[in-house]
Amino acid sequence: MDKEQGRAILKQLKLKVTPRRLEVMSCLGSEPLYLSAEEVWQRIRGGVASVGLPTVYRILDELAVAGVITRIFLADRKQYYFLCTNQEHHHHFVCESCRRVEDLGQCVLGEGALEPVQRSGGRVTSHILQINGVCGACSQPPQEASCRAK
Amino acid sequence: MDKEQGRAILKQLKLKVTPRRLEVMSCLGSEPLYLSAEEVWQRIRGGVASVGLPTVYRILDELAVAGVITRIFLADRKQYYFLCTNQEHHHHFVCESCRRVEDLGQCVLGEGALEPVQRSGGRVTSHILQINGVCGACSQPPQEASCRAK
DNA sequence: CTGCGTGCAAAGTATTTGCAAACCG
DNA sequence: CGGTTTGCAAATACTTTGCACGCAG
Repeated sequence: MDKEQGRAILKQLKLKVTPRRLEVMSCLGSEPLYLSAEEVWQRIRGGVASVGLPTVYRILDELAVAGVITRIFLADRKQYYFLCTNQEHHHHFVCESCRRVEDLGQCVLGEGALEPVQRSGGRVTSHILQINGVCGACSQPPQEASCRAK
Repeated sequence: MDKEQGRAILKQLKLKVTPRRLEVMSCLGSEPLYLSAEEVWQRIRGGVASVGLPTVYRILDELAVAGVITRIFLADRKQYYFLCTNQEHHHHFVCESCRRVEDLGQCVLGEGALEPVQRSGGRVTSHILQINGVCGACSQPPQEASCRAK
């Protein structure tokens, strides 16, 4: 996720291209990890311009609503976000140990699971699908460079 | 969900059978709707014994961790809970209009969607799958008794 | 220029915690 | 009886809001 990609995404969303927005996207896009608002803030506050924590919250929410970033649900009820450049509809595997997020092929829904709803005239507007676990690297005994060690 | 069922569930979880716990389960089990902690509290506080809001929070969390009730994820980032007596593993359709929750057959996962994770040595511990939308009753023009009117 | 974007400080509020008393088994 | 469970009050902490200034288009 470089600045050009970010710029294109913002224009498409009809949002102004500002340094803070580019920084937030760049930060989230630099690693396949989920981050909290505060963590994003910590990582970008020393950058070109100063950034306020409320601004980070505002930007993250905008991008999540727009579907550019994904909300990650954890037990501590803080909000976490993840940016992946995969344009297709898909879902994620979240490592509870190292915070790494992996793509999981295409969405497994729609093969009949929704029949009961549609048959009764219902309408599906969205869905949440998140797989939690421990990734391969974190499962291995820590011999070499493990995911956790990173 | 009557008191006997609740009693059995608590014993199975090795939790003491107390009036508050039975009340919470009975309350959630009386309708196929999701409720917040405060809403549960409002509905049971006038009962046999007085109940404190923190107690309701504690009980709901216990039951959710134990898998007896399901957490419902909404945009307002409050915690909502739903109790369904269906023992088998399955997921839910949540009506954004009337708060009604419907069962959706069996889980659609495991048909290969998790291959990428397992192939690399990862381990899946849990997953979240929630379908949001508008139910059949709420989609209809309000002619007769609609879901919303209830 | 004109309105969206942002920093700062302050507020809001769902949820949690500490501790003593009550209670289940 | 002994360890849970619970009420109450107070605290916690994430997140949001108000407002004036700054900046993108």
